[in-house]
This record gives sequence, C-alpha cells and structure tokens, in this order.
Amino acid sequence: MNIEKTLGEKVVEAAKTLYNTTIELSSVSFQKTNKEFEGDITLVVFPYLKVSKKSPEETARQIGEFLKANAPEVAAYNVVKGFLNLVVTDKFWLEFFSSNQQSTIHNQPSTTMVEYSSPNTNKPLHLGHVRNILLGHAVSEILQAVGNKVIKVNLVNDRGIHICKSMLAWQKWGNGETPESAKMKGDHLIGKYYVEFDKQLKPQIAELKAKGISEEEAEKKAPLMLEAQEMLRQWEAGDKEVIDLWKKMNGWVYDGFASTYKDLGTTFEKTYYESETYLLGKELIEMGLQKGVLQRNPDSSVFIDLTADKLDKKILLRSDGTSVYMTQDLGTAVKRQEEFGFDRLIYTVGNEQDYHFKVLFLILKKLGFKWAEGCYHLSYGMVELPDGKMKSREGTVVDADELIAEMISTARQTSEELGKLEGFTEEEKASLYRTLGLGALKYFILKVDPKKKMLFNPKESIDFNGNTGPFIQYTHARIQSIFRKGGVDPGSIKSTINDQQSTITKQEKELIKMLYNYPAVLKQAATTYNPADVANYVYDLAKEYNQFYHDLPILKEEKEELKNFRLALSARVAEKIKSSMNLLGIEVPDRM
RNA sequence: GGCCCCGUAGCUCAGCUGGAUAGAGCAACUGCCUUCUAAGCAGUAGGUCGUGCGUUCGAAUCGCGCCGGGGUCACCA
Repeated sequence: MNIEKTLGEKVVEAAKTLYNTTIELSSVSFQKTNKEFEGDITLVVFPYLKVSKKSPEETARQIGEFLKANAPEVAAYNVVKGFLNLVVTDKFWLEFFSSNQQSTIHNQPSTTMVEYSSPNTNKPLHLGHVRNILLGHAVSEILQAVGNKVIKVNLVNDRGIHICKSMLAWQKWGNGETPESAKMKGDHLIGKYYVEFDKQLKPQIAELKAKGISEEEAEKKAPLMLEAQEMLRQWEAGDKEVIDLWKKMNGWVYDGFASTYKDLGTTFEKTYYESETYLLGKELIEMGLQKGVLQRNPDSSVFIDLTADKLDKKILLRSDGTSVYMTQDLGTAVKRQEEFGFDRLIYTVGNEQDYHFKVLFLILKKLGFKWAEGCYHLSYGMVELPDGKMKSREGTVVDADELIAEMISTARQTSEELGKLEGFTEEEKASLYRTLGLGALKYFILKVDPKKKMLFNPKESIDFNGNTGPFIQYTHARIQSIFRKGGVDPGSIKSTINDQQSTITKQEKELIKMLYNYPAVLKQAATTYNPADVANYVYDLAKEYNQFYHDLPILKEEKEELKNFRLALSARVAEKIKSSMNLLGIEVPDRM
C-alpha cells in the first residue's frame, strides 16, 4: 500500500495520454500539501511544462483532471499556481487504517556492528559520554527495527598512562580506600585519584619551570610523571603487583560504569578491552609492506603516504617497533570482521576524530579489505555548556550520574506538585520518576541532529513542557487513561466503521496520515543513522494527538461506531508513541 | 596556514535529495479546567534563514567568495 507509487504511475500515464511523452516513474515526486491548502499530497508541475507546452495552471488542471478520472484514490484536486493539490479519499485512509498493515519498507538486511560508549577507565562518565551512549543505543535499535542483525559492542580503553596516574595516586594517598569504605561509586573514586594526581603534579611542574625548564619538558620530567611512566613499563612487563592493582581498580570502575549503563538502559553483546587489542595490527603492517601499500623509513618506522588522496603521511609503526592508535584500530577492525563477519561497522565517536576515521577507512581499503566500504563513522558534535566546552581537567564537566539523579529529582518535584499519583506505592512512584527524568534527558539529547554540536544549559535544559520527553510520555499516559476510564482493552477494539458512507475529520485524517508515514520515517532514520528523525516524528504525532483529544469526544462520542473508531485510533497512536520512544531507549508510563 | 564541520525568531532546535506566505518549543503577553489527565489546547508578538555574487521558472536548501564560531593537522589515545 503505497499512495505515492500508485499516483506516480498514474502521472506517468497522464503524461503519456495527454502529452504523448514517456517520463520515468522515479522522476515523479510528491510532497506533503501545505496546511493552508486543501489536499493531502501535492504534485509540483513546473518540471512538466516543457512537455505540456502549457501554462503551469493549465498543466496542473489537466493532470488533476486525469488523475481524478483515472485514480480512484483521488477524491478531488485544486490548483494553486504550479501546484496540484490532490485530496485523497477518506476511503483510502480508512482502508489503510482498518487493514492494520504497515506500508512496508524494503531494506537489505545486513549484519551491523555498532561500537559506542568506549570510555577510559580513569574517570566517571560525563554528559559527552551520555550523548555517545544514547546515540549508539538508539541507532542500534533503529537498525534492528528495520530488519538488520545488530551487534552492539564497547571498546574500553583500560590501559595507558592515564590509568597509571590514578593507580599511583591511590597507592600514595589512598590509605587503602575502597568504594565500600568511601561509600562512592567505583568510577567516581578512581576519578577522585585522577584529579588528585593532577593536583600533586602541578606544584612539581611549577618548581621545574621556576628552574627555567620549558613547560613541555617540565611535564615530562616531574617526579610524579616519571613514576607513572615507570608504572606503565611495569604494567607492560607484566609485573604482578602492578597488574593486580590495575585489575582491582579497573574492577571498581566497571562496577560504576555498569550502574550508569543500567540507568541509561543499554547493554553490549561484547566488550573489547584495549589491554587485549593494543598489540593487534602488527601483522597487517607486514602484509602492507609486501603489497607496497606501506613504506619503511630509514629509522625502521613504517608509514603510509596518503598525500595522493589529499591526506597526510601517517606513521603506523614507531621506530622502536611499537604500534600506535591507528595500527590498533586497523587490527581490531580485522579481528571483528573475522569474529562476526559484519557487513557494516559503525563507530560512534565524536567529530574531533573525523580525520582519524577517514584515514582508518582509507588504509583498510588500500590494504584490500572489501568490507571497509561498510565502515562508517557516526560522528557527533560536542555537548557544550553555556560557558564553553566541557573539559575534564578544568572540572567543567557535567557528571552523568549526578545529572541523572538531578533529572529524577526534578521529575519527582514536578509530579508531587501536580499530585496525580493517588494510589501509587512508593516503589511505583520511584520507578515513574526515573522513567520521566530519564525520558526528559534522553529525548533532550536525541532530538537534535547528531552531527551538530549542542548546548546544554543545566538551569534551563531540564524542562518538562513543550517539545520534551515528558510531553510525549504524558500523551501516552493520557491515552491509557481513556482506556482505564472506559474499561476498554486497547488490544481488542473493533473498529467496524462503514467506510462507504462515513467521513473523517481533519484531525482524524492527520493522525492516520502520520501513522501511514511511520515506516518511511523509520527508514530515513536508519539510512541516515539519525535518531532525531524518530524523535521529531513522535513529537509531531503526540502534538497532533493532543489536538484531536482536545477537539473531539472519544468516550463521550454517542455513536458507538465512531467511538470505537476513535478508540482504535487512540490505541494505534499509543502503540506508535511507545515503539518510537522505545527506539530512543525511552519508556512510556501508563499513568503520570 | 591546509583540510573538515557549523551559522535559521531573544534562547534551544526543526526544515536542507531546490518549490507555495520559513515551522516548533522555551521565555513574554491573552484566553480555555462543574466535560475523556491543563506535563494540555487555542491565540498575540517575535525572521532581510551570517553576508555578497552565481545557477534556476523558483534558493534557507545547490556552487563560489567573504565574515564569524568550532574541530583537526603526534613515532598521544
């Protein structure tokens, strides 16, 4: 059931009959009719003037007349300048609605791996990570909804100098403190020592600088820094004491992350650890050298020359034979391909790494991996605060756990003020506040186009009115309330409206049209990896429903037939709100 | 400096595969709860779509230049 296609074919016929010309079906495109004109679907006739050799108005009129005579779906038409507005019959919409069919979308199912989150283990998650996690999760859900097999993976950066900093600080000043003894989440505890390290390091650097050593040099030569580097060497050498400490402290961090992931409602099929992948990729270097794709410097470091592709030269192996970030990413990608045989691999990583991924994918192609075509960098903009960027070092970060707690508490406050929760147990209330607080946060982040940077104002961004998650959740709760009041089971409403004689109101038709559009929206969101398409759709749907709800009686409608139709319509809208929101990782309550 | 991204109402964002008088929300102002949840609905006000050329019957949308903001150009990750 596809009205565009049906009418498009008729337009092709019209061109044949009226102007004796063959036009391609694919070249016929319709758009939504503007609100201020009558009609559902509009054909812009300007492109056909050359063929018709008539004025825009006359051309539109002729095609309109043809369609009205030959397409049973067209009830009427009107012409405004070169715009042919077509009114689709109520019968068509009602039949679509009562058939309860999806206007199906064709999609090549594939196996898609989505990498997201990818945290460091030396500090807790902040708002930037939240955007990453929500995006990765939502994109995974959307891809799955259109029929792909999705494998969600996380790549944890659990090794390196930054972790040694936290370890060293804890060793020196921690007095054996644990998350239990400090009553702190593990990731926050580690973060505390990471900050402590920096605090202790600063005076050392200042001291060296006072002796006339350059800033850069001072940072490297400060005693604490030397100790941290020594610790990293011991880690790489497999020193048992260091490894044990590392395992213990990472364990704390993972417990902390697990709880944040749980709050955000995401899970991973597989977690990769850099401590296990950082040596990967070296054998690719040998292969690349043999293929002549890579070159070796006199100092025996290895690089690839991408200047012909308007990129730079990139080192892939240091002169001491150790690998770099890029090498590791190459190796990890190959390993993943071997393990899962994906068709697509999506990296959810901030846009500051655009260049890195451009290079990564290009090297994979040059090494001869065909599947590199299926690699994609889901690049997203930063989250900025009113006073600028978030920087961990400067403490200008919005902590994920604190933010979540704050959203939940605001939800509680708002709910208590409104006082609609009579009969709720304390647990039910607590669960609702979570649903609402997290709904507000997730929707706030996902409604904006991923590739754009976004501004988060802690004071103003927590809103529950207007274009927000709770507004949409509220609409769902409202619908469920109707069913409760009417003692109706939404699953078993029989809408037996007689579509021969009945007409539908503007509000009803708009809702049916939106239900009709859902698959197209989903497809669009999936092909552009953009959850914001779903977010904007579900907002529009909720807004449209609220209008319908306000303007027309549902339970109070006296005609049984019409009442059932409106109940059925409400049920279908509720379903769509629920499934759309679930794609965004947002739950919808039945009461609020 | 080279390359990449962005610039739409006071604020936060839609619209961008070219189409009609550029849309929402927030903030401001005004109405609507003895009627299915007012976290709602309706309305007023707010825009030379950064700017200048160009392509086109038609440009917020495409191209080029300029201005402004951000990112990135490690044998760091």
